[in-house]
Order: sequence, then C-alpha cells, then structure tokens
Amino acid sequence: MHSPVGIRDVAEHAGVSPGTVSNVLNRPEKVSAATRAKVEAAVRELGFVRHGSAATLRAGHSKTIGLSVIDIGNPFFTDVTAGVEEVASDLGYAVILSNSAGSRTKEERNLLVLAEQRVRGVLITPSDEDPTRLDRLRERGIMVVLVDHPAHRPDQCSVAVNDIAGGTTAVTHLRSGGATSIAYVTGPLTIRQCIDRRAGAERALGGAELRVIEMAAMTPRAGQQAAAKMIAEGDLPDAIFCANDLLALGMLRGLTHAGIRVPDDVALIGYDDIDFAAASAVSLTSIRQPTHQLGRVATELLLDECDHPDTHAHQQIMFQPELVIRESTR
Amino acid sequence: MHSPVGIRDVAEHAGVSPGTVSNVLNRPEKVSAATRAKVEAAVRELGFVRHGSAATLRAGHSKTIGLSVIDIGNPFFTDVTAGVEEVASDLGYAVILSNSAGSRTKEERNLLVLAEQRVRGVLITPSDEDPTRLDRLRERGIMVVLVDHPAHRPDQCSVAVNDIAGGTTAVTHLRSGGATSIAYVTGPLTIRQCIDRRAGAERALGGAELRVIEMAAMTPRAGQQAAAKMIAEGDLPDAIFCANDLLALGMLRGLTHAGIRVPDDVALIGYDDIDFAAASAVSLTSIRQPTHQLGRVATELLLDECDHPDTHAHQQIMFQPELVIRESTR
DNA sequence: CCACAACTTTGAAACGTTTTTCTAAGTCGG
DNA sequence: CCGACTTAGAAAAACGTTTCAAAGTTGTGG
Repeated sequence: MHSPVGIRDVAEHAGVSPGTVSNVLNRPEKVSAATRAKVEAAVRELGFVRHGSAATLRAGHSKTIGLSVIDIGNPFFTDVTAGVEEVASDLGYAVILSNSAGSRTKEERNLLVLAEQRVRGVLITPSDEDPTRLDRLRERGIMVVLVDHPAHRPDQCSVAVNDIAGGTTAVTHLRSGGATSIAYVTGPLTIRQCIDRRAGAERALGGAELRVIEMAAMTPRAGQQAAAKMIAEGDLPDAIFCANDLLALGMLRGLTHAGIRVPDDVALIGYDDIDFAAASAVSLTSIRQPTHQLGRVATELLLDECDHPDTHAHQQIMFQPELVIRESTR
Repeated sequence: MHSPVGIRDVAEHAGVSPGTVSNVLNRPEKVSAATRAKVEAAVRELGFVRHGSAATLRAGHSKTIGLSVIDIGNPFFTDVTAGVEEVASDLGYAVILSNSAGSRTKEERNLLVLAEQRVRGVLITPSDEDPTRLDRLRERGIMVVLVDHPAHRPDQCSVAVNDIAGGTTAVTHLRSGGATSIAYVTGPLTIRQCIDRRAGAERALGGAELRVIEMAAMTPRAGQQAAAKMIAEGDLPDAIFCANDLLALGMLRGLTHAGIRVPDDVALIGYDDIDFAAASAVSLTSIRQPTHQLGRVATELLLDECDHPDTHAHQQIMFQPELVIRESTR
C-alpha cells in the first residue's frame, strides 16, 4: 500500500546509524564524503521521502509558511502570491494559502489552522487594524510579516506601499485634468488601504469636499452597482477615483452601459494597475504598485527572520506607487 | 517565549488523562458531557492549540491537501483556487499551494515537498501527460484528483471541461461569421488543453487547414508577440482563435496597436471567459468554463475520497463549455 | 610508540499526539 | 443482591524523526 520506508530502513540499507542519515539530510557537511554517498544512494534506491511531520515535531519548527490574503480573486493579491510562492519554493518552503475573503471570522479560523500546522511564519494582509491576533501568533513563536500594511511598531517587519501618497497622486492628477467635483468609490472603510487612499485624496483636495461611496466589496460587480447608484441619484461628478481597478472596471462598464462617456463626461482612475487595466474598453489610468516585488520582499524578510533570527533586523519597507496615465483620464 | 502548552497540561488542568483530552478533541461523542465541558474550559483557559505535526505523525495522515497549478497568475487558475480554498477551509483542511509555472522540474520538486508534508491528497493540473509522478504519489497513499484534465483510467477522479467541444464551438462560431482562413494561437503544444482545443478546431474545419502559431507562454505578452509576428509575416487570417483569454487580450492589444480593427479586419475569440474578457477594449467573445465549480467539485471529490475511502466511487466528471458572444466577433 | 586533538559515527532519549488495551464504575434483569 | 453487560476514563505504547553526549577512529608531533 503506502511506503513505510523510514530513516532507519535507509540507515540499515546503507550500513550506518539513523543519526548519520539524519545528518546527511540536514547537515551534509558534517559527514564524510564516502558515507554521504552511501546514504544518498540508499535514499535513492529505497525511494525514501522524509516524514515532514516527524521532523517538525522533533525539531520544533516546520518548513512551511502561511499566507493570508483578503481576496484571492483579486489580481493584486494573485501577483503578490506569485511572488511569495517563487521565493518560498526556492528556499524549500511550502506555502499554505488562506483567503480571509474580508471576513474577520474566517481570517481567525484560518490563522488557527496555520498555528496548528506550526507554520514557521505568516505573511498576512490583515483585514483590520486589531493587532491582538497577530500578537498571539508571535507569542507562539510564529514570525509575522505584514504585507501591504505598514507596521506601527519597530519590532516587526512589514512591506507596504504608500497609499496616502497614491491617493494624493490620483486626485491631484484628476484635478490637473480640470475636475472640480470628485467622487471616491471605495470598499469597506474598515480596510486600511481604503482609508489611506481616501486620506490621500482629501489631502489633495485641500478642504474641498470628497464625495464618498462605500461599497461592501471591491469587485467589478460592486463597481457596476456603484455606477448604477450614482446614476440613479442623478448628479455625476466630474471625476471618479476608485479604490481599486476591479471597482474601476465595473464602474467603467456601468457608466458605458448607461451611455456616459469616459473620459469625456466623467474621468476615471483606478488603483493597482493590474494587467487588465491597460486592456479595458477605455484603457484605465491607474496607480501602479510593485505587487510582485511586494510578495518577494515580504517573503525574503520572513524567511530571513526564520533562518537567521539572531542577525535579523526588522524592517518596515514602504514602496512608492506610480501614476500610469491612460485614456480614462485624457 | 513560545507556548509549550500541550495536551498533557490541559489534561492536568482539567483533572483527566491526556487520552481523554484527545477524545474530546477528536471524538467528542465518546466522552461524557461533564468531562467534555471541563476539558473544553481548560483548553480555552490555557490557550491550547493542538500540535498538528504530532497528530499527523501518530495518526498517519494530515489535514492538508496540496494544490498544484500551472500558472497562478492566470485568472482561470485563480478562480479554481478560490473554489478549492472555499471547500477545503470549510472542512477544516489547509491548502498548500504550489505553482509549477509550466516547468516539469518545478512541478516535480513541488510534489516532493507535498509528499514530505504528507498531504492527504493532491489536486493537480498536470503540466504533461506522463502519469508516473502521480502513480508514485498514489503508491504513497496520497489521493490524487486531476483538475482540468480528464483521467484516462477508471481508478482515479478527475474534473475537466470538454476542450475538444470548446475548440469546435469556437471555430464553428468563427466560420458562421464568414471566416475562411483561421489561425490558432496557442501555448506549448505539450499542454493537453492546447492540444485538445486544436483538435476541436480542426474538427470544425473539416479538412481545411488551420494555421497554428505556437507560443512558449500563455500570457498577454505572448499574445502581443504573436500579433507582432503575424503582422510581420504579412498575411493575416480572417479570424483568430486564441487558446486562452490572456493570449487573446494580448493579441487584441497587438492588433489594435498596429491599426488592425477587431472584428472588422480580423475576428477574435478567446477561451476561459475570465472576468476581464468582458471589460476589454473590444469586449472579447470567449468560451466560458465553470472555473469556480471546477475547483469546488474537484475538492469535494478529493475530500470524499480522503474521509470515506470505502464508500468512495471514482468519478470522471466532464463539464461542457459555453460560447459567450461579444463584440470581437460581431 | 604514546598522548592528544580533530573529526566521524553511534545510540538513546526526546518531541506531542493518537490509539489500543484494560480497569473501574455503573446499570439492569432475574 | 449477584453476575452479565455497558460505559468512562486511565495508562502506556507507538509514530519517524532530530539531537546530543559519548564512543570510536584517524592523524600528528614529540
């Protein structure tokens, strides 16, 4: 049936002790070239595969990390995930993926599963500001790196993009195009990104009022609903700033469908610059973030913290977003 | 530092034996209501979290499954992944994600990691036809369900979509629009999906020649390159069938950029009907697949096989794709 | 030729659960 | 009130690794 070939079978087959096999597996430099070769041959012949759980149990730490994102369907997070997977897999770590889908309950449940699996560390885009869940993880010896969320404290790593600057850039761009009344279509204002982008937008407005339309989700569907709502209410702004490209794409479809022209009647700007922003009906002006990089750097920080806990220096990295101008604001 | 609170601490605190605590955790019905309450209280007070590796080691099987996809950046796989994560997380399973990125070497390495983690089962979209890797897994007692790939054998589960029918539908649609010369832009012809869609296309053509342009990747970038190549070579077909929407989107951009109008000069059809197909510059006709469903059903089959190995009946499920007509073929 | 250092290898004790066997304590019909 | 039956809980033996002290093996200089 299944293969009960353990480290002791290998040891026997190679004529050494189990301890030596373990050394070959984990500290090859500690063992002489001759025995190493013998053991490696035995491993190959017997098709031995180390039992990770046993190793984890004994060693006290595993070769897995957790990744908790808010919406796996959003290309932004997909790109981050791809970056994470790349470097984790390069360093021999497995990635356990969990999707909080914006629900705090689900996030909590997922973190429990991760804790049970004794992941070495967790990369998380927290769904709210409350740090107690993460502190609890840290108490358990699980490293935590915040992704797309700046750390407020110096004793933890984080990788983020300056969303306030991004919001300011977006609205400044809209104003420079002549817009005077500007609406901000956003996801839940419990999400830091949405809050910061609004703050940045308000800063760029310098006192003038920002009309805020808050949706429950940040999907194309929600964007389309927002469009319907604004049209129904009758007074359209000169320009719309959407908190992400998914909302913007939905908004674009909703507006176009109602015969409202972008950018002639309303200018539109999104956020994230996902691949598809450039390919949309009216190509979308957006705020680009170094997504892939975000995932890579976060993982590098986490694994550095895991593998070299003594030399590791916590870092709070903040990338700057970049304006990409396309048709939707011309 | 970290929390060494184990099952025996809980037992002591609750005044019972470790075995009883284990029973409360795993077979609550086997223990009297009173002791159960005591134990549960102790668990809560001590903040006990079960050590998954120890459980796995002793029990011989884990609460994790592996998911191996070909391109995590492709919305098709993202949707599948979301479906997988949903049902796995519902049933208390953790999902280990790995991305083969089309590389057989990487896929193999990832499967090894999954085997080491002693995942209960693996959901995989294989990057080629060779079944030996998967047989090796099965020998180890790891269940395998093929995703987006029909099983050739009755002793394994699979969930797929009829790609031959999809290819036929696509090309039939193009011909009914008046196209006579048709090109097929595809990813590597080692990938089953690409092969089958071509076969379907050829069937619809009934002997007429299908011009095949094979690219190394199935990304927007590759699509754009394909466009450049076709334009450089000078003779454009009446219609282009792309093996996925990513290619089609890139193709669309490449054509538009060169001043070629879609659908007036060339009709264009994609495959997958990702969310963004509807939002593109010229909205994209595509072949829709029940992606989310694919992930859900595959996971349900896998977990059924894991949790009820005796009553489980292997199934090879084949969904039918659906034509979605938009501007790019009008 | 010996003492000592440097390097290898061994053997046994963990790691924290689950599982199986067994004992003690109830329960019930005759 | 006694034996047969049921049930709750306890005790101890795994599971397959890693780790660490100790033993063994070489090699070197005096």
